[in-house]
Amino acid sequence: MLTPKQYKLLMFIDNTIKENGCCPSYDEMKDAVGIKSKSGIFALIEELIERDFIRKLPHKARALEVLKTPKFKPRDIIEEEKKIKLALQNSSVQIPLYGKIAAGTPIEAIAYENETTSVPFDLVERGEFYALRVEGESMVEAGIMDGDLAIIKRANNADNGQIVVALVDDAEATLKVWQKKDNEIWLKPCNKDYEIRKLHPSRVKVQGILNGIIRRYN
Amino acid sequence: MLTPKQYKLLMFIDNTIKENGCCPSYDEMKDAVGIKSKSGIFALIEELIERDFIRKLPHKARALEVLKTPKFKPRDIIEEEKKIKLALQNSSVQIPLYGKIAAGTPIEAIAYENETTSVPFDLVERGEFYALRVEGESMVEAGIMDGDLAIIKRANNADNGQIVVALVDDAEATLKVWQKKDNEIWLKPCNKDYEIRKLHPSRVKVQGILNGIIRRYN
DNA sequence: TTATAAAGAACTAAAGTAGAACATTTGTAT
DNA sequence: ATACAAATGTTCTACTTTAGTTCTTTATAA
Repeated sequence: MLTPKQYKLLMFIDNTIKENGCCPSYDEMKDAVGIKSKSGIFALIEELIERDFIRKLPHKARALEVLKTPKFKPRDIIEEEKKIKLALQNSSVQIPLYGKIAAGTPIEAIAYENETTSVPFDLVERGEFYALRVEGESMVEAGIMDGDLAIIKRANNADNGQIVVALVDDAEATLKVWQKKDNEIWLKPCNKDYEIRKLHPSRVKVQGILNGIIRRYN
Repeated sequence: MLTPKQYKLLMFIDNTIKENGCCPSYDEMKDAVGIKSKSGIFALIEELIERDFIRKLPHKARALEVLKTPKFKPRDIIEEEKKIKLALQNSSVQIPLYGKIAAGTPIEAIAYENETTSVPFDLVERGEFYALRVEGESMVEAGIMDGDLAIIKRANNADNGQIVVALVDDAEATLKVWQKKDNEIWLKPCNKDYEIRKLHPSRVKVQGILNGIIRRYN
């Protein structure tokens, strides 16, 4: 509807009239709006007139009239929206806790376990998430320890280098680094003592991508 | 009626006008809606005009006017709002986020930084907590990586083997394993490349005990 | 492939800036 | 009232920046 300068000028005029009772001159306006020539004010006012925000008596001094100002949202609505924004940034949500990963059971098989866990909201913004308890040492060099809670985003495929929940032979779910090489899928652990598994793509399915880790001490 | 992008754009325009009084530019819109080119905004606006949701003065800057907003919302917007509702219900615990650990600055010195972060309830049940961003590799073998968020419980002393925030010489805060040996305090890193620091008890103060780790991928 | 959508670059129009000159109105002194 | 000065509004030109439009290229999906 209005450009920032137009808006600023309109509000200045409106304010001045309401406060002082009389309309500011072009020179006063140019100082208030922060431009150095009256001609600019003239142009702005022409624009405002064209859009029916003000009216003027031509060639008369200080003869502007504000017809309308842009309508504002009630303050409490703005407050409400700020609250929601904050809540989105800072809240936690419940996501299902399915069970343990690297335990030899596909995730679907344990999906009935109806536990949930709460995680900060910004960890799980878009998409469907679930949590798994990490079991074993195969990812320790990536800072993923036995007992950690892995936050997983449901997905069917992954990019090379991402840490994924991979289901092998529809029987065994495991957390590994995903690497697609020609006609093989490599599931790479992050631990010198474990070996890379190289599998035919038909044997491996992505069930999710690692999105976060939560660990608890005591 | 409207596609999600169209709806999002329409609401953004409506909001901006109501909040700022002036219409956003195409560049501002493209950032808000999340597309990378103004031409996309142009197309969306043409669509919205065709459907009589907005009006524009062609070739004028910031000259859009919202005529109406839709009664029905696209499905994924509804999903989004459900998430918001859920997030509001699950409002979680706010704890202060002080800054970086192992950066050579005592925690009190950076306590004025008024950021907060949210953590799941069960991570911070009893006591006073704060969060620190981990910097450096000195604890990688304990699965604590550079960039992790460390949840710290405020405390003045610790048991052997606990990971603590230790303040050395009132000058340097660091995250290490705490070990009291006779008349010495050992601050043990969890990384072969780092050495154990052995200090006289008068030089070391416990500022908190590590209670949890939160890591985010992407 | 083909069709479609998004991104990007190039182009055009409008908005803003500045200074000066000019016109009109208003106030003041004669 | 008349003349003049001061204040204020208007017009013009030149230029810079910002914004809207159009077109081409690049991804993406069917």
